[in-house]
Amino acid sequence: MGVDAPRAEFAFQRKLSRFVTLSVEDMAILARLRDAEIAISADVDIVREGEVPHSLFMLTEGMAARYRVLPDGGRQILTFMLPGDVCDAHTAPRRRMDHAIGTIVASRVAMIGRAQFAAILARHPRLSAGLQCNALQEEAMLRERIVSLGRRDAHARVAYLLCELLWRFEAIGQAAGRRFCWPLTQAELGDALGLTAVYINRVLRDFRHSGLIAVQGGTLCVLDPDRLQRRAGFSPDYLNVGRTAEPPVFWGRTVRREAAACEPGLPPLGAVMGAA
Amino acid sequence: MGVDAPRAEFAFQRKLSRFVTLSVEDMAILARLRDAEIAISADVDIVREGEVPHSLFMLTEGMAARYRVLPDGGRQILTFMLPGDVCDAHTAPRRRMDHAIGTIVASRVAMIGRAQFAAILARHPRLSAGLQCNALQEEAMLRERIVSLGRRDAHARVAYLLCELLWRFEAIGQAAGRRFCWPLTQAELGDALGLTAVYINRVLRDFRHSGLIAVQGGTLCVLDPDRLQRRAGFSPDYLNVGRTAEPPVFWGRTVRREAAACEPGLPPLGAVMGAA
DNA sequence: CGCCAGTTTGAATTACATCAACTTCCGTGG
DNA sequence: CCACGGAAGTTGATGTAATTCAAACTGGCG
Repeated sequence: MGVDAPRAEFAFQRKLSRFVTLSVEDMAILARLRDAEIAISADVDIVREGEVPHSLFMLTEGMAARYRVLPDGGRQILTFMLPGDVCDAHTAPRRRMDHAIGTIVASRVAMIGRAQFAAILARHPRLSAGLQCNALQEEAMLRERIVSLGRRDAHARVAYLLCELLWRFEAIGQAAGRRFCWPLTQAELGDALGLTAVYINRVLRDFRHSGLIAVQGGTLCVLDPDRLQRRAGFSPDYLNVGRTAEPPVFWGRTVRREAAACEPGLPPLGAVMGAA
Repeated sequence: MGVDAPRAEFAFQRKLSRFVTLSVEDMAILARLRDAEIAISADVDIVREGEVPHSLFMLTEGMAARYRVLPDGGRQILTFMLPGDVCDAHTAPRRRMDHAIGTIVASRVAMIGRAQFAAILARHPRLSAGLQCNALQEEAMLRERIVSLGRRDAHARVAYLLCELLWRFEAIGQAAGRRFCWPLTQAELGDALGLTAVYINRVLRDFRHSGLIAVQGGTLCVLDPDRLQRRAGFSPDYLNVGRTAEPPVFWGRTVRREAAACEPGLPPLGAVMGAA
């Protein structure tokens, strides 16, 4: 069960590090979350709609999706979950889920008790601050999705999603060479973008033929990020990312200043996406 | 300036009352928020995109919309703001807005300093809990919008928005007789639902002709809520509404039990929408 | 091998957009 | 009082992006 080799920084740590400066202790606490990790195979629901989740989950490896099934059998994927994403930190306990979360590929999930989670947040303001930033970013992504579905055509929607994924994989250090894990079926893509699988297929073909992307064996490589961004109308600015200049005010409590110190070290945000 | 007559329960109080039981003191605190109220005429931005808001706003009368303008000049309305909605309680301070907020009709807005707001939350756990519930509900509405734009056709989208608005106006006690304030132009509706004004027009005509709704002089009346709901695939369950059975855990702090006591008084949720 | 899930391509269909009148409404001013 | 102007609502004709249906092709796997 335990992790035998001392793992390198894992996704969640990396992600939070973009928002706040984590101490060695913070890092250790996060690392310990992985102790209660379990493996889940592909196409399995982690949480079902209507259920009242009794604990929190964090995806540590693989990919999952939040989705809703409509009366007519159709399905809408709300967001894709990547390693380091927490299932429902923002859902109050004792509340029924209004959507399900299911794996897309075989994944690993760390289970975190609510009490334990609350205790960690209470004692570690930096982590708390980081998580708040993270929640804000997730909400920004929801808004972006609305813009996509409402006002972008099929090509721009796909392009945008690709940009978003690349950007998110970069944030967790899993997009070396603009190449990232690509386990999505075209049907799943369609369900996320409000399009049909066949049309997704044609859009992807166009992108391949025009040299924007290359797909092979479960990985996607973005060949021309600039052109892809332009096609998408993507700007990393819209995804709330930067460190907050001032520590956020929480529900009733201000977090210490140190949590949000500015620090070099990480490359400027969107460095890969932005560069020529 | 000042409110001369002792106002009845106002929108914000009513809304929070659906989530938590407010004490007389809580009510008084909320009422005092209206002291710093200002009037804003129609089609004016309260907050602009890119701006860093220095204080919070609460809409007390009228209607507003969060929106984004795209490079091609198109506009996407993310959500409509009704009386009692708070502008950006969930946006961390010192963070640039990724969307604008503008009035739709002449409105009134109460300005709340961040420090003052934080102080209130810190000292009044019930209000804090209510606001958290409110934030969850807003996020649920964002998800619903995604489902609408992704998987519903034009008729269902419009029907759904009407259901949502009726439901929200009920929650603030402003939908007597299933009749509510309707200042939206068809262009604005289109911008919210990813459709064109002309098509919105045709959909509304269909709804009027089939006896679902009636519009006259700035108010809309839902004649047949059942049929409208069916057309929309709407279920009030999806909008997180019920009181939490247990007090929510906040970022690091648990709120006292009393805040979430169950209380009769308000009609069962969705009573109007659900009844035959 | 044969099977199944996913991908790919084609042709017909449709739900919506676009363009362009024309109307209705309302405020404003002569 | 009616004339005017502008903004929103309404309707028709036409265009198109994306759906739908259908069939062939691919690759992994028992």
